[in-house]
Amino acid sequence: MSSRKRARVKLAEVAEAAGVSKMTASRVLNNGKGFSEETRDRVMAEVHRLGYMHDRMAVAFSSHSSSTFVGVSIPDLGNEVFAQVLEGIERRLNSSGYQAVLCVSQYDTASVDSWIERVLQWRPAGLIVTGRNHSEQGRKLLRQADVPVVELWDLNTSPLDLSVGINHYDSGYAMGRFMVERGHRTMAYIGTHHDTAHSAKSRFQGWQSAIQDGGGTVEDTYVLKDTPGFYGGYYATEQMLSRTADLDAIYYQNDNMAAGGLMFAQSRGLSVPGDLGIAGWGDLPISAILPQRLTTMHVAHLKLGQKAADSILAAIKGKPVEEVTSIDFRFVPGETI
Amino acid sequence: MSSRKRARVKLAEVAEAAGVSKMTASRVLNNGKGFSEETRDRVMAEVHRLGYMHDRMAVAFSSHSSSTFVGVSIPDLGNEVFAQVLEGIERRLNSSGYQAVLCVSQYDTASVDSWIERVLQWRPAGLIVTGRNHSEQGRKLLRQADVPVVELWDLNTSPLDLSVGINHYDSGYAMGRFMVERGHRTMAYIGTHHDTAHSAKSRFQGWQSAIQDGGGTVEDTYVLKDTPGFYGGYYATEQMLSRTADLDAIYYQNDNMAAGGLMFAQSRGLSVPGDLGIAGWGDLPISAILPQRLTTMHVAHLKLGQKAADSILAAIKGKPVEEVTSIDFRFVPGETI
DNA sequence: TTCAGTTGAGTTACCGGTATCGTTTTCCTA
DNA sequence: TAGGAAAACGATACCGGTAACTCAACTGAA
Repeated sequence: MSSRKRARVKLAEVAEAAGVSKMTASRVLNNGKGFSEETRDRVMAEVHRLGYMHDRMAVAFSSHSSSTFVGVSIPDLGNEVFAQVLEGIERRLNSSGYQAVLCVSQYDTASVDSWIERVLQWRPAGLIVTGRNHSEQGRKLLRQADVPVVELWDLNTSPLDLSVGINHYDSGYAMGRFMVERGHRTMAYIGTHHDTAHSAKSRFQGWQSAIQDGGGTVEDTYVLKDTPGFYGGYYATEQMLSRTADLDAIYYQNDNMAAGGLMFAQSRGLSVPGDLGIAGWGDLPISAILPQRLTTMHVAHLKLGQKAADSILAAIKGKPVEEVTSIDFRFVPGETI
Repeated sequence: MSSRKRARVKLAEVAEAAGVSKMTASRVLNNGKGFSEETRDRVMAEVHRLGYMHDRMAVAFSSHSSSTFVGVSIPDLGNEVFAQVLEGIERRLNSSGYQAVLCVSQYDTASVDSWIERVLQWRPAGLIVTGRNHSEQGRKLLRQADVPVVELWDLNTSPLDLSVGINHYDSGYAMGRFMVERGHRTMAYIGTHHDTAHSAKSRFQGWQSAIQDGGGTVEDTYVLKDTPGFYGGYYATEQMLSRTADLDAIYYQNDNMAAGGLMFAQSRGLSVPGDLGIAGWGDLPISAILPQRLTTMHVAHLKLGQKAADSILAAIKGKPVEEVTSIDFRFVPGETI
């Protein structure tokens, strides 16, 4: 590492070099009014010559304004659903001149809390947090902070501030009804940590209600303590089929788990949906290459992220915002139910 | 939104309430020395009672120190490889009290440049950028900034500052040699935008050299303008097999594309590796559920991210750091070559 | 010619902490 | 008990910009 230590060029130096006051230089940089063409050119010339860099820290401090940071907390990047949502958020924020400050919480509430506390100390312009079940501590911090907050992912009809999400219960219910309509009766569910993945649990509950309403039964559930991925689906299916006989169909937390189930079924020569029906959620990329088109629920993850960013940006700029933005899902019939 | 507008409690108020000077209160908050037990308790009591929040913006400004932000630029979150790397980075940074400020560049150099410029204005503690081929503008900014920089992903033996990465060329060469050794001769490559995905190109070049050194030929390459995913691999394989006859084996940019190829082969009743050999890269989660174990190269993506974070943290704290950290890959023989 | 309005630019105070140095008090030892 | 070191705390200046105000010069209409 070289030890370049020349101090940052400051506005006062630029101003002096250009033969004007700091204030005039500041006005030029902020594209305000109150200076002549000629002065502007002189100042800008010095800005470039000296390599002046605007010190946003000083600005935020001096003008008592907030930063251009937006805190974004998501539970897990190994889950591609959230990776997509994050990408949607980041694109929008970035193109509006804001920066995403990331927290990957691993579904750990305490770690979200401490992150919220730390990030608030930096006067963020806004916060986007995944989930709606905050700790008491987190809720208090969010309320205290005079900052727009978007609760993402789970639709919350009485949000802390703003909410952008999906009605997971309804999407689960819709899938459950379809499965019953197609003649399945003895069902099971495969997913991951219910205690923290609140949205997946909502889907499960909606699905379960639909099964019961339709006269079916939920014979078994398998809940892994892991990220909802391919191998988890494969493994849990194996376990489940060996312990519970005569299952008609399995509902998975997402398409990746369902793909695992489908590949397991294939490896055992089970016909789908004849011997076993399989339903996923999310319409994830994997479903495009499976031997059969997966029965699933399409969700525009990228769009969801973008909508969340739109909401927070509007709130930051003081524009009117819908408190609650519901993102649609679309049923994909597929061939596995 | 409620219009709670009570001003933030400031240190001076806490100090007054506790009957001490600002300075003493500051000392207490920073766990320094120079105050009694009793004073500490009085101050802390007021901190909690008034809900004081430390204004890091003012601190960074006043003490002329940098922030706790580390800029992290990655090309694409749809590519789960980078999602994993990012998660590794974030975990380490977060547990050390630093925050990741994200940029998803979509492989667009200009957008990285403008992000670098903006994020530098916030006095970041360090920067982690993916890739080693920066624009002239970007290089200049990075050099000018008196901030540690890690170039991630592509190993760079003469880095701008620090480098943490993989020797992609070697990993491609190793795979190429294996393919030749197993008797494949007529080969093809499937990947995505070569112009910008520098690392994938390095793998391709290493692989190509190995093929040529071993007496094989590279008959065809198919380069998609898309993120390297399942369907891209499926589609490109279909296209390639219809335009180029008698291929022995295909080398894919990563496992997800290879999985697409494998599923296509299965759908056409081709035997693998008898009719067509398939090799991937990355040992991604999908390979765990495929009908055959994929021949691939294992890379510890999470660890790579963590190492990058470790390097930048050491540099931030002025500790000695290896300029270049090479992350190993491990060959996975699999059953598809 | 006069005077109000506009334009270009400078002056001053301040944002909320911390570094630095100075002062007082406490405590220990000769 | 004096004296000096250490501990506890306070006063002041400053970090690098901008808000708000002031002021001079110029413009144009009465």
